[in-house]
Amino acid sequence: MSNKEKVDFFENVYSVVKKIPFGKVTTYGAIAKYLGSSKSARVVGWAMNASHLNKDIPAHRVVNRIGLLTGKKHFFGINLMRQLLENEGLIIENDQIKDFELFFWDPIKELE
DNA sequence: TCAGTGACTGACC
DNA sequence: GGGTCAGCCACTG
Repeated sequence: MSNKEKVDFFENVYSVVKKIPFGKVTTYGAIAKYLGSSKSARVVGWAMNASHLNKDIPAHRVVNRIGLLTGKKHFFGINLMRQLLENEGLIIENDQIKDFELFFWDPIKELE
């Protein structure tokens, strides 16, 4: 079977996430769409889950489509994800990024 | 092999 | 305008 392709998908996710510039964020759906299947947003989330072991992945810069920090509970500290984002100049209000669109970084447009 | 689950999303009511 | 539902794909038991 072709495990390689699956791994490849994960690697693609990682490489995109790594390219998210400081102070910017993106969504699972945007990454999934950039990789060819916008339906695979959940798989992107799974990739983030697997990225736990990979500290080079700024998983805190990936949120759902409304800027909600749904993945914060997967961080060691509940406030860690928020703290990291605030450290990059973002404003977190009620576990949600304030003015999310202003900080939204679209790999489809930016990487094209 | 089958069924359940999830860091999602879009559509529908 | 918010709550719910159903697809979506990969992983696990």
